Amino acid sequence: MLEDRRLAVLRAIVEDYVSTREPVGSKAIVERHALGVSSATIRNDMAFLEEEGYIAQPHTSAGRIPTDFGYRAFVDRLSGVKPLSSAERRAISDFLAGAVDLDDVMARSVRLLAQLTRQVALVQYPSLVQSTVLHIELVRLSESRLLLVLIADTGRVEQRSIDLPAPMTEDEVTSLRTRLVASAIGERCSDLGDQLTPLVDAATPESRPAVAAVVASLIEATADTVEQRIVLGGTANLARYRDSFSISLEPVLEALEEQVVLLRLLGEVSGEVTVRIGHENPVEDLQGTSLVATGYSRGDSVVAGVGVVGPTHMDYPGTMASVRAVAQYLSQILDEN
Amino acid sequence: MLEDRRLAVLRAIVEDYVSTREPVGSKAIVERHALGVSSATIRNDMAFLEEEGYIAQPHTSAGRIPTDFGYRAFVDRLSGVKPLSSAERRAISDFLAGAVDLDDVMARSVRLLAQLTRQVALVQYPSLVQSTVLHIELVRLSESRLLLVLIADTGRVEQRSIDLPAPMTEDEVTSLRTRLVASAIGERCSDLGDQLTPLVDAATPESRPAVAAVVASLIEATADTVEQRIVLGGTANLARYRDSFSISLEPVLEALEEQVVLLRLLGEVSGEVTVRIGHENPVEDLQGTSLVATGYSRGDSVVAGVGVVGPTHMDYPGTMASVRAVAQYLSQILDEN
DNA sequence: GATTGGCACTCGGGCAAGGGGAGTGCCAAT
DNA sequence: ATTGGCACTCCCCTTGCCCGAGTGCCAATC
Repeated sequence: MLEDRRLAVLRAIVEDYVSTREPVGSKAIVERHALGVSSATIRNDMAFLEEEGYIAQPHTSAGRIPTDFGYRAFVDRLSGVKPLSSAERRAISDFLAGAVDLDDVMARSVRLLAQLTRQVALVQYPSLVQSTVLHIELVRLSESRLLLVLIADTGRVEQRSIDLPAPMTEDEVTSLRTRLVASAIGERCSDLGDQLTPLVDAATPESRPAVAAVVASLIEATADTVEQRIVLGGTANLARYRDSFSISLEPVLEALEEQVVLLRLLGEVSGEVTVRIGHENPVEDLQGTSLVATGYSRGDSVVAGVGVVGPTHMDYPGTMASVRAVAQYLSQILDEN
Repeated sequence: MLEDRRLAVLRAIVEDYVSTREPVGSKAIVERHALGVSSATIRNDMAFLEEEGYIAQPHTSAGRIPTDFGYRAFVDRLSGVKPLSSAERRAISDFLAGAVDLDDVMARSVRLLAQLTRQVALVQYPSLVQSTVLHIELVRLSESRLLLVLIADTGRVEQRSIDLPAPMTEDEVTSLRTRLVASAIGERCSDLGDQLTPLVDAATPESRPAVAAVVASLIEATADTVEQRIVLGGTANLARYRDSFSISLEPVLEALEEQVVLLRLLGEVSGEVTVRIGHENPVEDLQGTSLVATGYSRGDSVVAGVGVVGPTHMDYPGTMASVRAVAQYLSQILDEN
């Protein structure tokens, strides 16, 4: 009961601080939330919450603001995922339905998510490792250059141009294409290495270098360090929170331009919505921000992540709802194709 | 002679203001630039320059800062294009040489340009309208869905998935592919409409709807309103100039997220380096910024633009040099392939 | 006639002092 | 355990002030 009220006070502080971005005082809580006790009682509770590390005081005669630990408790124990209005749901589905190809789906999603949450949105392309090969195409650009096109069942299309060690005739290319297609189609991209090495071994001595080059390129394109792509949107929203970030937003913007960083952020998503608050974030420059992320899937396997980066004092329930909804629609679209 | 000195004063003001970002006073000019006259003379010249609109005073007892008009005069009459050091040139060529495909070239270029100029960089994909068709591929995703892949000589690869009005067999797809390839390869993308309509007319009545759908999709993909793509990089650099933009940088960031806006910026590039200063910029939200842009080419025709957006008080000679250099290397890479 | 030194003037920014107010912690009473 | 009261702290806004940078103008000079 007593514990209950203290949590209610924490919730009140988080909610008020998120909406006003000003330290919350005991009096304000009594006024805005009907807790049925006086401000003095709230003060006692606040002293307790501060001792336990949930909230902090910017300076002596100010109200309290939640700490990262306080937000964590709020997310874990106090907030559900706010359901979206049906109008919002329809907006999402309408918006995503008009996409013409995978690039378009990604671009629209990131835009949509940025708009819904008014924060920076991240959307990862479906991982090739989790995809199977739908088609492989070899195009002869010139005597000794090929263009390799790999099409995955998730809709991803990867291309590489290859400098051949020796010229190939059109017939040789056609023959190689046929063999590649025969061994690769329907296979997992991650298995391509195993599937294709026999082709190199089986090649005639003269053609072997060329085949090896093509196979190497194919394997390189599906290597999981290279193949990840993440699109970013809504960076303008960062500017609105300028003063929320300890020093400046330059390091934040910089971090968000690094693919490596983004991959670390979205690297460990699962089907559940994950929240990383402030210092919980593995990336140093983003420890003033929070991440709300989840995975989307094709069939049963999670193929990539989607998420949002924003100030720690964000509307967690609302953001989690938006992220989850977009992920659901993405899964749906992927399954339809 | 007198005119010469006044221009020298303008140059001094621009240079000093760009490097210090503080209003420049008459005394500072005498100290930092050996003009051989006293500060009183400079003051007279400054009064003149102000009257003519080249410079302005933020408030009564402050130094002068250049107006957009002043920068314009500086760019047109006072500055050459600063040559790059050979180390810089080599860095550029090394950096771009490692690219594996067109996407990679674009990504590297934008990163490089942002780094060189410490500003926001824009790089446009080679326009399809200016390209010829290298290959067309049709992949049968399911009974009534096709994936269309268009490969242009500039290295661009476009994909569309197509919902067929009626199922097609594998043989029908193969036959259509052959016909498409025969009519389209080597043609200008912009001519595809004319080249392919005969195919629709020649199709059997049963297959006509499907053929029409494919051709329509192909034409849609090469329509010049859709096909343009621009990548953006270095937005973090904007944050460094936070205070340089009249109010905030939010509208600037927002504008830069709009493809339409970017297209307007890079739309009219030519082989020359173009500079748009402040209010000369057609996009309202960017009238506090300057644009330095140019085109790069394949063969003799300009295929797309590259440029930089930054504060009006930028280092124009240096920026122009970097933009031009990157464009040159892009042209070179495109010609090699 | 251009250039110069001198001088009064303006104005922004930095600094200190002061008051208002929000919010706290503690304590005694219930 | 809760509450009202009260003294206290500290931020922040406002005010007033001074200083210095920079100007414009003018009379003197070359």
